[in-house]
Amino acid sequence: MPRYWLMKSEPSVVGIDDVLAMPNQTVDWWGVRNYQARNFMRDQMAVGDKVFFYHSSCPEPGIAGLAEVATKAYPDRTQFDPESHYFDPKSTQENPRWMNVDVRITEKTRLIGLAELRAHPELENMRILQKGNRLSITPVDPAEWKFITQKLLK
DNA sequence: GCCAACGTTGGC
DNA sequence: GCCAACGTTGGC
Repeated sequence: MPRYWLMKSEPSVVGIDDVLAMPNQTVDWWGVRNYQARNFMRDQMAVGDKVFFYHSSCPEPGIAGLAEVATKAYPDRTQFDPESHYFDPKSTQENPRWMNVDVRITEKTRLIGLAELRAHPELENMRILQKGNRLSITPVDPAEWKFITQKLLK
């Protein structure tokens, strides 16, 4: 059984249209520097897991498309790049600290904004809707996935 | 730009 | 190992 996830990206950095323009509509999910989010990618994600592609820190935050996990986790390239904002001097090739998977967009959807998500009691437990939520990668309940893809997107 | 929430750091 | 200070996130 695939798992379900929500992954946040800032459209000013990498938005869904940017990914659609990439080869195979696939992007490496570089830049995660939170251990919990890293652990989800490293320990729990499997190829074929389903993903909500979420736009954050932008005028219209919300779910922008559907995607899937395309690779297992491997070392994040930006941790080794001294020019990168995400460079980590404590990380080595032998012992990398940060990992990421590749994510492939399967469908660009209409934007489902936060207000709409909040309007449905079926979704009230979603991590993204909780006060103080900051985690950039969160698990999604199968029932929540089903509700959004089968009810809101039809 | 504000600010609440929360993760990380580092002195002890 | 505690915890205060600090930095970051992200909606508004």
